[in-house]
Amino acid sequence: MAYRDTEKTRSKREEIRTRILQATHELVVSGGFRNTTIQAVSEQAGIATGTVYKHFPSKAELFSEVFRRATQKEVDKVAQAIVGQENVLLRLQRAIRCFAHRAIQSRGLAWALIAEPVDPVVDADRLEFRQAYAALFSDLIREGIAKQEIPLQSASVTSAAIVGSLAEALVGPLAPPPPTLQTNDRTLPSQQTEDALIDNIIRFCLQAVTGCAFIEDQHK
Amino acid sequence: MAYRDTEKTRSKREEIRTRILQATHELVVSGGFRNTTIQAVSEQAGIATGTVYKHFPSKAELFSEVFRRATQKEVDKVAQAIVGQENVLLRLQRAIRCFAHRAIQSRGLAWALIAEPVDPVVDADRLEFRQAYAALFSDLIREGIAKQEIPLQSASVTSAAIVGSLAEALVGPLAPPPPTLQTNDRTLPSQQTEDALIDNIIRFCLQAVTGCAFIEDQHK
DNA sequence: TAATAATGTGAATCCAGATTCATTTTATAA
DNA sequence: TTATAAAATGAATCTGGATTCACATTATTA
Repeated sequence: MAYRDTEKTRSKREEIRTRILQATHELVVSGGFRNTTIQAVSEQAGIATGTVYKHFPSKAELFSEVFRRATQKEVDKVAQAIVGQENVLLRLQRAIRCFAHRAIQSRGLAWALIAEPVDPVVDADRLEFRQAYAALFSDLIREGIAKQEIPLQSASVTSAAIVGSLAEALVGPLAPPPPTLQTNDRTLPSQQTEDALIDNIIRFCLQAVTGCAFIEDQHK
Repeated sequence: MAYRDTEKTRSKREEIRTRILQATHELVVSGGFRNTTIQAVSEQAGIATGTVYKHFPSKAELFSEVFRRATQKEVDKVAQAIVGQENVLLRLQRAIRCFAHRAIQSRGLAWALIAEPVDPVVDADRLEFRQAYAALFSDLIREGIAKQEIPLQSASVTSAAIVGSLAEALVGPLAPPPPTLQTNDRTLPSQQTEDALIDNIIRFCLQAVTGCAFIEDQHK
């Protein structure tokens, strides 16, 4: 008889699946979720529209997976920047710098992950995404409070506020390029260089947390 | 011959137009933009669907006007809270309290104005909305710097960060009730009372701006 | 090679709501 | 009244993109 799953079979299936995810990711990075149609995805991946549905039950599910993958990578990076034996403030600073740097490097992605209007399924993922960051920060803040490195405060409010300031200061000022990728002539607000912007954000957040800010100069 | 614009005519037209705006506003407050269909609007207003289009060129335009009206009211309130001869920090505190209080009072509206995924036309309005707040704050901060009441800093970054923290701390933790208004059992994070939450946010922002925070007790 | 069963294809279908428009109602001026 | 035109009506159309499905390809085992 015929056709049991074999290595070749599985690997090819995986490969197509991956190609769909990659194609979607690329389109999202350059044009956001809104402009990413199944037709465009299949074109980009070099397959037929129907094939997409042999690998993903719906557009929402596909988007959700793309979102979660991209998101997880970002959260991991920040989590990585946070670990260490140094004092809490330094680690907080490193985490914020990491977040900011990456957001600036890849604005299209940052916008899609943080600010772009998306459908409810993906929006639910985004909630988790922000909560993941907030959790990272609030753990760190609790640790800092316990070690008496920072004053007593509501870790949950502080961490939410930090996430909010990062999002707004980094993605808000950006001209949200939703429908057509418009002429991206408007660069950062008032010619701030990336480092200056990041330093400002760090000062804001550290001061908010402690009442004072010593910015370590450890760019990149 | 016949039918030149008269008082009665005009006032009736106005009245219907207003009724459409009100109906839309009510639906948005209770269910967000996404769930607000033209059909629902016309039902709520007690008119036919076609009539809506006699008063507004498209759904997007109608939504845009509703958004801008609601938004302007909020911005005005905050602007009002900001004026005065007192020191800058006190006025900043008052403005933040005003924003926060109103957002908490009317969560549905706050969510629709600040966080709900909306179509591009309305999203453009939202950008202006946030910029209006940011402009309010950044003027105040520049004033404070000039008067040496607060340290030198980037007013634009600080104000964007303030707007971001407010939005995230007030609307983010909220269970975004997008598709169906789900059982809103999850109240504020960890049973914080409104005042406690607001005080936390104010401390965060004032400290971020100055390095210290004296919270005036002038609730409401 | 033949039989079997996934997988790939892409044109045709579906769908939810926005939008239209032929018809009816309401108001105005003579 | 009557002729005229704006406004209201809501069933019928339109639309853009997701989703389906009958058919073609490609692997797999015997």
